[in-house]
Amino acid sequence: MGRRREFDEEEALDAAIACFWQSGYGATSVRDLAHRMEIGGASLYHAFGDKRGLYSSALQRYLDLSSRRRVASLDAAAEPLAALHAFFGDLVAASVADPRGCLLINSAIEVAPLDAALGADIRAALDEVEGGLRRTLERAQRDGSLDPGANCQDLSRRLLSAIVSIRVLSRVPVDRATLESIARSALPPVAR
Amino acid sequence: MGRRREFDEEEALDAAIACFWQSGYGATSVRDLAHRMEIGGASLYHAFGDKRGLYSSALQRYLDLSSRRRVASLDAAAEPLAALHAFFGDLVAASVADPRGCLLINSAIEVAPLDAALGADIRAALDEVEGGLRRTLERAQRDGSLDPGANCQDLSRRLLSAIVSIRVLSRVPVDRATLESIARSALPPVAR
DNA sequence: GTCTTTCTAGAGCGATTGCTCAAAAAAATG
DNA sequence: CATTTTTTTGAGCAATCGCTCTAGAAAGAC
Repeated sequence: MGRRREFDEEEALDAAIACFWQSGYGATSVRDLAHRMEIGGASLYHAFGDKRGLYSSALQRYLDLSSRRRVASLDAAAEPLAALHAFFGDLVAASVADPRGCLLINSAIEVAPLDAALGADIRAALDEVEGGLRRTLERAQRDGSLDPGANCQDLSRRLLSAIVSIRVLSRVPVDRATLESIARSALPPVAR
Repeated sequence: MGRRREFDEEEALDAAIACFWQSGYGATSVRDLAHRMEIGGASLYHAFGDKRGLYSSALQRYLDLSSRRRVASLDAAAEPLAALHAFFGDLVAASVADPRGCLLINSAIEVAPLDAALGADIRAALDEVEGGLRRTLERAQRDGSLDPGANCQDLSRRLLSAIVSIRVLSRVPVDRATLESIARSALPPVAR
């Protein structure tokens, strides 16, 4: 059934993710992409359609490897509130060490207003994150570590808000204390 | 002393702001800009240097007209806590009506990582906003409407975080309830 | 082996990019 | 008036953009 691909599609997408993550959609050229992906321009277009299609594929893979994996990890955690605290600890640490922010949130700013279909994907991905946060908060309520009177819908939006702003500000970047302060004041305190 | 400008520099900058605000830096071409500013390409370069210089001038004017004006309004308010609530009410209303977000925050994502000098300006502008929020919170403490035990530094960062995320999510866009929820849970409650 | 299909390599398409230049036009200075 | 200085105009530069084409290489189907 024809000649096989010489390149690994997932490795190529990882390289594309790196390009788009660092420089965004507009400031990344197809030549940059092909070079980092170590394939020819024609192979890129053959495999991914066009630049926009490649961005879409890269974003989906990023979501699978980052956002969805972290949401799944929250859903799987035995101690939901502690898992949320650990989640934000990791988030701050990663944001201090790496100023690239989050590809999803970068896309929300740069790409969503210019492309309705991608915008819908981005919105759906943000909803997935918010839903995961809400489920984890509700589990924390059931296991007694979170005040049963708390509004988990509001709390999940507050946590999403903290994630978004931490990721945005890490691109400027701002100092670690600011990011820690945002995370701390968004999280419900751990029970003692 | 030579021929006078035929265009009004502030009007031209307003047109440039509109372009960059809607489409960002990379997706706005110099020809788009010159057309919307109603000047020739050479006049643009003569008056503003280059595309980056125009962006810098446009951003500074945006900051003067938007961010700094709002901070000054907070500083001038007789009832600081009520002014903060009104500020967030306006922010949510504007974000629901207009999906362009905030040029400063859009710049934090797209431009700051690509241009160190602009990045420093962006960071300074964010610090100005945070400082204004903190001053207003401290005034609210002094007039008795805010808990004297509250940490105004942390609170100001929490409010900045809410502003950032509301402006980012409004570009996707997400529904009004989410934006209202973020604003509500970031603000200290009004005393009764 | 041949046929068919898929993928790769490299050249290069037209369009657009940011930007510049020569020359004319307009206003201040003498 | 003439001179000087600044702005505007429109053409157009080299470079890069996203993308496509042709030719050939590689592998399954027969």
